[in-house]
Amino acid sequence: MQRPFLHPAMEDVTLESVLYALADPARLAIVQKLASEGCGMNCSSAAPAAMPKSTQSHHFQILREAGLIRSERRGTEVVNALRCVEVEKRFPGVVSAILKASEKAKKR
Amino acid sequence: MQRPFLHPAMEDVTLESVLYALADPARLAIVQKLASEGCGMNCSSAAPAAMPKSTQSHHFQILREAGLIRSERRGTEVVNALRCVEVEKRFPGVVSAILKASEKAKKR
DNA sequence: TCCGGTTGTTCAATATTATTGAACTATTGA
DNA sequence: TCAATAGTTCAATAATATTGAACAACCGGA
Repeated sequence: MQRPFLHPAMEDVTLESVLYALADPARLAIVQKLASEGCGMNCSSAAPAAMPKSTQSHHFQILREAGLIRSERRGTEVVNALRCVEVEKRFPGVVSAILKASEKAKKR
Repeated sequence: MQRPFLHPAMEDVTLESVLYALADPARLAIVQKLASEGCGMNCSSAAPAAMPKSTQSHHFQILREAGLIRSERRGTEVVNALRCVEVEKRFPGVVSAILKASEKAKKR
């Protein structure tokens, strides 16, 4: 049996861990993709193309432990979804402003 | 002669560099302090107590290069100030939301 | 039920970054 | 000119990140 995913309670999530998670370009891109799709996605689809699987796995773990995503095993794959509402309630405006800015930046 | 400080034009500042700069606890604390004072502060005052000078210097450089602060030599010291208005215009809501959240977090 | 394909994890080696002591520069005030 | 103050630079070391390789779990089909 594989280790189950651990999701921190939102009250235990720190601003620092959230910023740390989002400060990495690859992870920001993952979060952006998850936000743009609106629904859950598996790791390979959400991660930037050509990223090694072990690196993907690592980044998703960081995002999970930062409280930004929720991951669930579905057969061979893992479905990841943003914890938008919860995060927004805990740190109002933070992630939404970052996503908005990053969307705008992409279009430049 | 010492190298002059280089401040990026705000249009060249990237969201990633801003997030990277703010993701470090020491740097976030510096930015918080600068924000709370409202006016410029020298490095030693704005940095967390007991931080080695070489480390301070490094962190201020990161903040400067990320476009978050402006530094100016005044005699033997360097006066640092947030580039609030400019940053807010470039990435609306981002830094302000982070500072608000970090203020709240401190009070817990 | 066994096998091959798919998806992701883990571990350990390597590569990249961060931290810091020590030596140094620049400025000021006595 | 000298000592004190404030910060910078550099190089060594410490801490993190990345990734290949081996592995585990699950699925669908023969």
